[in-house]
Amino acid sequence: MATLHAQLLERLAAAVLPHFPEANIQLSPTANPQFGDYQTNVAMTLAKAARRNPREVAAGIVARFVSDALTAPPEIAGAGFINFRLLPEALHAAFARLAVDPRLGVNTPARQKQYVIDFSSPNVAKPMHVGHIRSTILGDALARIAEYLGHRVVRDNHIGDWGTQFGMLLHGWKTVLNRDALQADPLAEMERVYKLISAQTRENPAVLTAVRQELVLLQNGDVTNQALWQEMIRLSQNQFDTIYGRLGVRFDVSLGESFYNPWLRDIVEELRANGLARESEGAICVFSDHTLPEKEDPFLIKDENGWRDNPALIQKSDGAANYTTTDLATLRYRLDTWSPDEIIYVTDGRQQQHFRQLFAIQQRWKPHTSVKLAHVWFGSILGDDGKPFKTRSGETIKLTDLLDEAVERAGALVLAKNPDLPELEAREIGRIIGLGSVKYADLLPNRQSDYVFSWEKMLSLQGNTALYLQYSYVRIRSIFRKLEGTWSATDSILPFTEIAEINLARKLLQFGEVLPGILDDHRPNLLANYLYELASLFHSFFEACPVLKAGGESREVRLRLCDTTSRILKTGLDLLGIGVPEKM
RNA sequence: GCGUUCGUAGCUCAACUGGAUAGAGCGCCGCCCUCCGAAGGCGGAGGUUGUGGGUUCGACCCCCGCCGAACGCACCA
Repeated sequence: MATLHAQLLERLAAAVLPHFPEANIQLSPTANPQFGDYQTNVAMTLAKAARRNPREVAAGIVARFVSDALTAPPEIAGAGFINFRLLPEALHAAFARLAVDPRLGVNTPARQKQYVIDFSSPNVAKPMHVGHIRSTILGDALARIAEYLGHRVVRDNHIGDWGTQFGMLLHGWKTVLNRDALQADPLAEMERVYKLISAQTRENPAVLTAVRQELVLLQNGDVTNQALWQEMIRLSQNQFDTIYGRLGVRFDVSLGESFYNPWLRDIVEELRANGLARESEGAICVFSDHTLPEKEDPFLIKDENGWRDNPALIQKSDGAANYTTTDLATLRYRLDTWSPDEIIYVTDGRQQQHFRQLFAIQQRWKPHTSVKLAHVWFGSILGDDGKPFKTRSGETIKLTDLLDEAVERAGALVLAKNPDLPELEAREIGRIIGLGSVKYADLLPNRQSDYVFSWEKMLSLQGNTALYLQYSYVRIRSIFRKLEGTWSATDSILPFTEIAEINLARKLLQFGEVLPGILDDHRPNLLANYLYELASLFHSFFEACPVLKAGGESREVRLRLCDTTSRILKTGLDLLGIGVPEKM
């Protein structure tokens, strides 16, 4: 079923393209209802290119436009906008179709794509903290949206299970480990050990030597160290799985960095053989090939003497590989295994240069591989005071504690509002809205903004929060509980009588229109915005239009509006990884 | 110093990527439960979008210069 937007766009294209084959036609919902339902600025952009009067161009388009029972004749306004007003009959018919559409107006894609989404990526032996929540929740939401749109998705957790920190951990494990503490909270104890040894290495060169020896032993396959390392991974994975279980996040593969170790040497050799990489100061590096403008070249950097090299290291002077090498091996593995159309990396913004270099190396290495590589980055975490949230200071808030607190606060609130509710039920509702609040607060801001962490904001249950959306859903469910007998929508066409009904219906019809763009731009916050606006329009409708007490066709129309709203709210929240209770 | 990302209401953030009168939440001031859930709704105050230029029918958005912030700038990931 074509959306109203798609139908309108088709008619518009028929009026524009014969005269302007190169036109890039954009049709967007109007911000202000006084201008109708949809608008296009195509006449103005065309007029600019052709040096013609925009209103004349618009007049020509309008004259050729065949509205065909969909809209009133389009109107030209302002500098050359063309505004379209849907005919009530068209809106009624579109809504009647939507009300019985199990896909909620979301079309299956012209071509099904394969995505690989790399997100969360915690480190072994470190507790997950608030910093991990953005990657985890953003990645999960993108994966859910892609799947709902009909694409295939591989969710890949690239776990940090390799690197120099294991020298410290192994030395600490053998010298300062507290077994009881390890049993009680493995990650907390491993973190303590790591910090302790890290401090010791700075003061005592002998410790540094010991740490290096442990690392060499591990890398050379020493049985004892390998076993301890495996144990650290196992203990860490247990706690990761607990958190993912609570968050409702799942992965298709969890391949740690160590998985790619066998290929690292080959990668370096291949890049050297291709002439992509060469030795410099003992390290193996990729330098600029000077095919890009200097400003866009990730392998160049400007200083007071002009442009100089900013190479990507793929092998350190001590012969060891680094993260660029691992990422290249990972990239190759993913391409070979899944042949993805797009790989999405969800990490914080500090890695922008790294990914720019990585993507550029891939482009030079395999120029004929048509994969889209996207670095979906997000801002860093700030404390309440607006200063950077330092992990070293020991003030990191652990993710587990955050979730506990959110669920506890929400549960207390539910009980306060509904003293008669059985405690078990109140706790379950608290779990749903507590976790939902944390996720929603995290998804709502533009992901590139810095993240100001605050309990107040994160756990606020008023205003634009998950709870507001969940409350809309609960209100609707309450109506259907009171409705006697079963009810289901039919596709008969019925009229709207109130402006609140029309506003709500128009918003509902936009669900299928906005979703694909949200995936393309990797911006789940736009879905959060959409759902908030939908809930807001529903609340207005709810105040203005009695449902069960309405008679005849009005009652049927309003039941359909309620039902469709609840389905889109539930589905939309699910795409953000947020659940809905039936009561609260 | 150079690069990246930013600077929007008292605070926290949006703004469909160049479109019409810059919108929400929190906080503040008023109203609305004899009516489907008031965890809600309706209304009000609050803005020279850091600043100075430029580009054009039109700029929070693009270009240039300042001021300020965070992050990054080859052997950590």
